[in-house]
Parts: sequence; C-alpha cells; structure tokens
Amino acid sequence: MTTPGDDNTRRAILDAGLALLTEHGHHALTVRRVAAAAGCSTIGVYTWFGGKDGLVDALWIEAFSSFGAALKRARSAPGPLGRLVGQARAYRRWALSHPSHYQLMFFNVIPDHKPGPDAADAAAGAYASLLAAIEDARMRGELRHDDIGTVAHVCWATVHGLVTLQLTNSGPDGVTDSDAANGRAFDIALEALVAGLTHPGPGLPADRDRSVTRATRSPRSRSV
Amino acid sequence: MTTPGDDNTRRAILDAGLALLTEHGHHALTVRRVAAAAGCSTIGVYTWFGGKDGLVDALWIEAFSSFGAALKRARSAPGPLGRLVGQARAYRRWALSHPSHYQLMFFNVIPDHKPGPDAADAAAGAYASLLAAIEDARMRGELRHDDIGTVAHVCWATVHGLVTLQLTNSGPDGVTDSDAANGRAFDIALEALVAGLTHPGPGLPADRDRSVTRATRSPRSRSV
DNA sequence: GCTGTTGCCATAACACCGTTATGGAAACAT
DNA sequence: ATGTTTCCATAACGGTGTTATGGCAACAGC
Repeated sequence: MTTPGDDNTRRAILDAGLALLTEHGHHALTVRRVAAAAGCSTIGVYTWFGGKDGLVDALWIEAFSSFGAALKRARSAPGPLGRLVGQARAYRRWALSHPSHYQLMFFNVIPDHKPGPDAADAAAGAYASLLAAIEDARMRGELRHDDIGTVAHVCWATVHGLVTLQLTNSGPDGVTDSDAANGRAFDIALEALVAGLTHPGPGLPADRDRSVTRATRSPRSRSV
Repeated sequence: MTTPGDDNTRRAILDAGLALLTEHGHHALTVRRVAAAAGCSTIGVYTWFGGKDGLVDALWIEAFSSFGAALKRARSAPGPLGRLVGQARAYRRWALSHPSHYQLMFFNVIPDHKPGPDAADAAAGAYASLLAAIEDARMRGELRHDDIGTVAHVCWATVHGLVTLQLTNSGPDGVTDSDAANGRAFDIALEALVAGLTHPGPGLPADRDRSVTRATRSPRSRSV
C-alpha cells in the first residue's frame, strides 16, 4: 500500500499518463490505457499511486509547477500594473499551449477529484506570484483598492474567463471560435481591467436584490 | 427510431433527468439511473431521445431557455451600461442558483457532447440579449469601442470567469470559497469593467511575443 | 541452507457505465 | 383475420475504476 523508493515503473506510468493527457485529452486518461502504455498491468497504477485519483494528483502537481514557473518567469510589461499585465499574458500563453493540463487543473474534469496537500501547495505557489505582482502595484500607489486579495481574485477571474471560453469553445457559433477574436477580446479585457483598477470610474449603484437562493445541492457532492 | 407524438414516458424521463441533474450533479446523470427514476427500462431513453446525448441535448435546451429568459427579464441598473450591469447580475444569480445546469451548458461535462441545432438556437437567443444591451450602450455613446461583438465577448468572459471560479471552487484554500469574497470580487470586477469600457485608460503596450504554440491536439478530439 | 517476510505485480473478477440485438406485446390499418 | 407499426423489457457486449487472489523474487534471521 506504500509508495517505496522510486522505481522505473512509477516513472513509466507517470510519463504514460502525461502523454495520454496531452495527446488525447482527459477522457483518454483511463487506468487500463495508462497501464498498457506503461507496459504493466492496471495494478501498477494502484501500487504506485493508490488508484486513478493518485495518478491525477501527480499529474496535477506537475502541471501546476510548470504553470507556476511560467508565471514566475513572466517579464513585466511597461506601464501601470506592468507585472500584472505580463503575468496575465504569460498565464494565457501557458493555458493555450497546455489545454489538457488546464482542464485538469481548473475544470473539475475528473469526478470527485480533490487535490491533496502537495497539489494544493503547488497551486498556492502560482497564486503567490499573482499576489506579489498586485502587492507591487499597490505599493507604487497604482491601485484604487487596498484589498489585494480581492483584486487578485478579480484579475484571476478575468483571465480565467477569457481562457476558459476559448478552451471550451463555448457560445454560439462564431463568437469564441477564432484565435483572432479571442486575442482581440483578451487585449480589450486586459486594457479595461487595468483602466478600471487604476482609474476611478462612474461607480456602480448597489444591487437591490442580492439574495442568491441556491436551489440545489452542490454538484460536487458524492453521487448515490 | 423516431420520436413520435408526445408521450408520458418521454416527459417522465426528462423530469427524471432534470431531477437527477439538479439534485446530484452531472455524474449522476446515467441512463440506468434516469430510466429507473422514470419507471422504465434503459431502452426508453433510446426510443425517445436516441441515447444519452439526446437526453442531454433536451436538458441543455431547457437550461438555456430558462437562462435566456432570466437575462431577458433582467432590469436595467441605473448609470452607464445600465442594461449590461443588470444582465451581468441576472447572469450571476441564475448561474449560482442553477450550478448543475451551468456546468452542463458551459463546462463540456459530457464527453464529446455537441449541442444540436435547436440547442444552439437557444444559446444564441441568450447571447442576443447581451448583444442588444451592448448595442444599446453603443448607440448612447457610452462605449469606447465600436466592435460590439468583441465587447460582448469581453463582458461575457468576465462574468463567466467569476461565476466559474465560484462554481468550481478553484484556487488555493480561502480564495474563492466564500460567498462574501465572491460577491466582493464580482462587484469590483463589474465596476472595473464598466469603467474600462466607458473611460479611456492608460492604454497597453503591445505584447512583444504573441506567438502561441499549441503543443497538443485539441482535447475535444475523439479519443482512441 | 532453509525459512519467513516483504514488495511488486498479473489474472480474473466485481459493479457500474453507454449501447444494442432480440423478441414480445399492443394498437392500428387493410 | 392479417400485416404493419410502435413501444419496450431482457440480456448481452465492451468499456470503466477497483480489488481479491495468488505467485514470484529479494531479502532477513537462524
């Protein structure tokens, strides 16, 4: 039941999983296929990773560490919120060149998969880059808001939304299906975000009806 | 192989699917469970919907028509881009109260599911509401950009990103897991978006390295 | 040298999934 | 009465994640 000293089989399984994920997407990531590609029986996935979830966790960690490194490598763009803009572009570039990894990390694509502590650490590391860029902007007085956690949430959501629409090809035909259209939208969104976070706008009236009645249980709850 | 005049069985299957989806999420939506809940055998799903995909399509259409109706019902907020702000809030409210539907519509949660023509029409209807709100703002001269298609893309991506982060509970612990934090981020993002779309900001330098090298095939391609 | 323990893994099975071939039963037209 | 059409249950097929069984090799203690 343990995962003793490293072994070639473990590495072969991990590599096979990585190859299947990047080349054929997450629904090609089956225990039987991984085992066959790694040259062992399905039991290998269980001895070395405890099951499919453990393998997904390992892929998750590799993905987040590549992602986090790409963010840390990002060069600052000139201008206000320059570090933030540079990271946003690096974020998008990484996501579009690793679509299957991105889905694995953010789309809850493996039912009931919860990342373990190590995986959560890797994710927190990537998020720390974003927070540092925003703290940098706040110290320079470029930011209208003091709550850098919320600002980070906003920035992340904006970039994530644009990337997600492109990767899932959502929406009516012709809206999000061309690289050029997605690129234009990304530039305008990023520009609007920087403008909105640095310069005061007209402000917004309060929402008169904030109540959100959750009619259903969370879909992530265990199924019967 | 046809879907003849309406029948009680068809309605029972659709209702059972709807109940399973809203109460237990998309991975409880199995043909066997739906059939059992509807009081027939699995074959009923095939005679009336042609298979699981057909049933998902029917649920998809119902979801989009409820979603589109909610957007059309949205009241304008006062101020610039008032219709847009009202729709953004209605969008979020609907998504948070129909999380499983939202996942079904936008998260590609059923492998290889492609919405049929009717479903695409329903989605286009919802998108038309957004376009109308933006055209309205453009006619009033509230918009800095003329390309309302791209502006719609930007607005949609922003709201979709915020909603998606909340629904998937992505990110390191404590970032997107509280309703309050998500609400604050939504307000700030919306305000920044309105400010950025209506008032000129500092502008953005061009990205020096736009090339996005897609290292992998699309994950939506059929798996072996 | 023999024996016991431990680690690794293949075979085969289990329950579940979407799908379909077979065939039966009822309703209707001729 | 006969033939056709429509609807559906049973049982099966190949796929999925998972596990019980058991074998085989390496190492430890004596």
